[in-house]
Amino acid sequence: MSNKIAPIRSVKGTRDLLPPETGLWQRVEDESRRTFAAYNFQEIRTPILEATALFSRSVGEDTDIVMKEMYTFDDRDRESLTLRPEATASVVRAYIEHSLFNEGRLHKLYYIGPMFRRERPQKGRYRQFYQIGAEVLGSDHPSIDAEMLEMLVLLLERLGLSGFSLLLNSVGCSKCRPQYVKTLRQALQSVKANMCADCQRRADTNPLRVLDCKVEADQPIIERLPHIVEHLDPECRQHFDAVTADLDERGVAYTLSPRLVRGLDYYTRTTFEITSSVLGAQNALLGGGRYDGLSEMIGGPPTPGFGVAIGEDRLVLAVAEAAKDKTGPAASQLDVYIAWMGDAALAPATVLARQLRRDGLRVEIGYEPAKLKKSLGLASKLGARFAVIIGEGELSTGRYQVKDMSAGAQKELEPAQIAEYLKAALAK
RNA sequence: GUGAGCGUAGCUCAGCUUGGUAGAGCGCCAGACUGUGGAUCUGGACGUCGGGGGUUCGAAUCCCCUCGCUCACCCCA
Repeated sequence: MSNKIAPIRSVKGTRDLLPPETGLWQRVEDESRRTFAAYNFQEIRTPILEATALFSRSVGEDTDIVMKEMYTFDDRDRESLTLRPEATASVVRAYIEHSLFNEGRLHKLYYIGPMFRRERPQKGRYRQFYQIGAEVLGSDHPSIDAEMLEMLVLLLERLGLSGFSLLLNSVGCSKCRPQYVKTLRQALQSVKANMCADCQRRADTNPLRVLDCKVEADQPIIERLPHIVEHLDPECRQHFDAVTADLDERGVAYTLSPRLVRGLDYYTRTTFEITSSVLGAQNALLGGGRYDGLSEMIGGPPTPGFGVAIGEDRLVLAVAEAAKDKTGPAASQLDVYIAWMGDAALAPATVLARQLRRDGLRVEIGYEPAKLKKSLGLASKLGARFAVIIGEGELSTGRYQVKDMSAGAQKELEPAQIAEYLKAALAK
């Protein structure tokens, strides 16, 4: 009976972004580009598709991302490809591939684009999600870390956010971190019996993750576990102290978070995260850190690096939340609606529309003949600031009616005067 | 991968407990108002009640299965 076919929907965890919401995304991206430019970052665009090995080597063979979240498939020639789950590895790959390290300076790069991870979707977490990232390659100077954090705080402020906090930690380097993990594992042996089931498991598989546990009853136990910052080797300790001192000088507020552990293997020394209370369970707005060993992991020369990934979906969520209290109505999307009546008016109306558009005005014109009443209704619905009325009377006098939609007043003008008049009126 | 909640008009939702064959608000269309929108009034269109099966004389309502969405766990941006 029913021969109706089921409509095709967007795949799970992906979504369409429609106007007017896309306006918010544009604002977030514009503000990001402007802020990055102020700190002399330039845009890099890398492919969304990469060789699978790029991520398994850099992000880490036994991380959740690589083990169970990547969209990986064999290309027709059997090469294993992956939809990028993050972009830092790609940026470093490009840096190596184009020998940018030969230029004898550091590189400050940013990117904006989609990433893919096959997780169960929830608030602030999607299978196709967007990251805005920035990377500094070619130096391990602590001021790079501090400057980036200063920049990020500026960006969030410019976007009107206030309820966020910067969490800071150091995870040491390839030399001192294993020592610490060993110490931590030993410390856990005696107390893990009193902890939640997850922690008992993590105590053996990934002790660092225990520090991240949110179970209330475990907190006092975690408080007493050794902190990594107390087990850094002298070089890492000195680096971390320099970063915090620099942040203090810049007046950037932060909270030392000995329990901040990041989930990607390539991080060394400084790690950070900015969280926001408006986001729900996925409260990390952005995160990142230093990755001094990453280049070598993927076959490049030793190259220190520091970077951030901002969750654009979450940032948009937070900005929308912050803007809720403000009463400001949405800005008008349209400057002029041209209402014409009668076949004879179509050609002059089209000419006027073209002229106004060339003058940079946002113009809409009805395509089908319509009564004036209907046209003005449409103009109103579209939020047009002005309407131009062209009918029999206007054609005979050669002067068109220009109506201010909010005031209701209208004025008779010759076609040649309209552009100037509207531009002046709209500038107010 | 696991758990919970929810799927009824374009949107937001009521109706379900106590089965009797579908409602509100908003939006949309038209008219009152023959070339002047936003207000008001009047009228109108629009539903496989997510899908399938079962119970029943009768199912949006009860039962089973299934799909989808959402939130949470996990992990991260």
